[in-house]
Amino acid sequence: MQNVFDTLAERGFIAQCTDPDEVRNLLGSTQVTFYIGFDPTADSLHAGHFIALMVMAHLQRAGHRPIALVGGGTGTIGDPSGRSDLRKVLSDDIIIHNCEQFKKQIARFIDFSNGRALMVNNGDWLRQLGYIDLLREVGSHFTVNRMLAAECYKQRWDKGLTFLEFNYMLMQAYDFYKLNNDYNCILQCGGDDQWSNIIAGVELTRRKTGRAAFGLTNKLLLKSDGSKMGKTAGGALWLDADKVSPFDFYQYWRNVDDADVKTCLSLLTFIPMDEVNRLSTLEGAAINEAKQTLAYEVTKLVHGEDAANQAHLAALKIFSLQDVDNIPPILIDANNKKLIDVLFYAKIISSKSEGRRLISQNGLTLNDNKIADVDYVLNDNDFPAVIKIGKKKFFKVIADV
RNA sequence: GGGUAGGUAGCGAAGUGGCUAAACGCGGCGGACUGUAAAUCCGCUCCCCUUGGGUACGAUGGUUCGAAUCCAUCCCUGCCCA
Repeated sequence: MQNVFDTLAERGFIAQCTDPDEVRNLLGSTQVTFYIGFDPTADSLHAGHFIALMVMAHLQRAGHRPIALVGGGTGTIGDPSGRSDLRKVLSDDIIIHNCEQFKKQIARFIDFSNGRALMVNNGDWLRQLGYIDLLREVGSHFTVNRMLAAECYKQRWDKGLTFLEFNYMLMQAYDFYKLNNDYNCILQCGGDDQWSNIIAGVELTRRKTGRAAFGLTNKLLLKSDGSKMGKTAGGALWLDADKVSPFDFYQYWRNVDDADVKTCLSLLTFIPMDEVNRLSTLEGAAINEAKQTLAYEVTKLVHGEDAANQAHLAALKIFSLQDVDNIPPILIDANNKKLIDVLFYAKIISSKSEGRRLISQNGLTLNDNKIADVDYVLNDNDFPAVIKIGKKKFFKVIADV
């Protein structure tokens, strides 16, 4: 069986590693306990986290033991890494809620049965630390000048970095030490933006215990033009079906740039590399096959096979057959109402101005007819109303009488 | 605490008494072209009952016929000094 380190490398996950040879060696010869942390900055994980979950899944499949850490403690501080602005300080209630959401989502990807993986919350230990204790135990191992040199703070030099945030690195470093101590966790993985925090933990562990610890970062999910992938009009591409429907999620991947297909297939699916390579060489219209596979596989991993099948079928029907049966209907008391009002109440548009703009720019189709009249009033014959916004967004509105 | 530079639409950034709902760029949306792609081109991009009205340029008060633009106070941020 192939060494997972090589698998990860082959698929393009690896960005930086503190000691590639040794990590590879360990992963190939023993069961390694490793951890990845997720800070509860929102009530759902998003596409960026997904890639880290894939790393975790690959390692678990290879027999290693993951620790999924939710940041109930670090979340109260806010990681300044790579951010140009101060994070909002979240209330404890929200953090607790978000942690719970994270746990549910992570459990879908990682097998926690029989101790095959652990889930911990750093709030359990960080919140109990006394300030003086922390300073003596952790603070004494860091030099400020070294910290200031860290790449992750660079972006904040002109915007200001609060002392609160400056401490984030110590918290995360302490986590690693703690997990090393309690669970013999010797490897921390995470996004490449976490590199500074990870090496801080590696060094702290080494200094306090004399034992070796390692760090491994995965490449961030970027588009070929360098911009962040996973951004939608509404913000992030959430993994929560209530925030981004499986259909929309599917569509996101169905529509990635040609240039990003290979990266996505490698990083976000378990498709064997032979097949990935085959799919990535497709050109012209043929590459749509690769995108379909990508969308299907990622949706399956995130939302399950049924949801993936449904999304796949719905997309096929809408775009290939012009068949709109599969669109989930929106029930609304809509009869004899102005179209624009209905759109607004159904949340299809976010303001009526937007609706007027849309209609006047010829962007709205009702049951296959372009509507040009901003004041159009819906009547009996219009229902069920299939509304097409632009070229790709479909809605079905049923009158709830 | 002292000095100084700032806080403008989702972001970046012009504007320094009326012609400014506010240039320009990015982003976003719609259209053309396509492969449900990219690039390109065109249009739009505060809200509302759109020949009109209402809000808006950190906050609050004030000067003025009229303020994002002037004054006062306050809040926030950068930089320098302590």
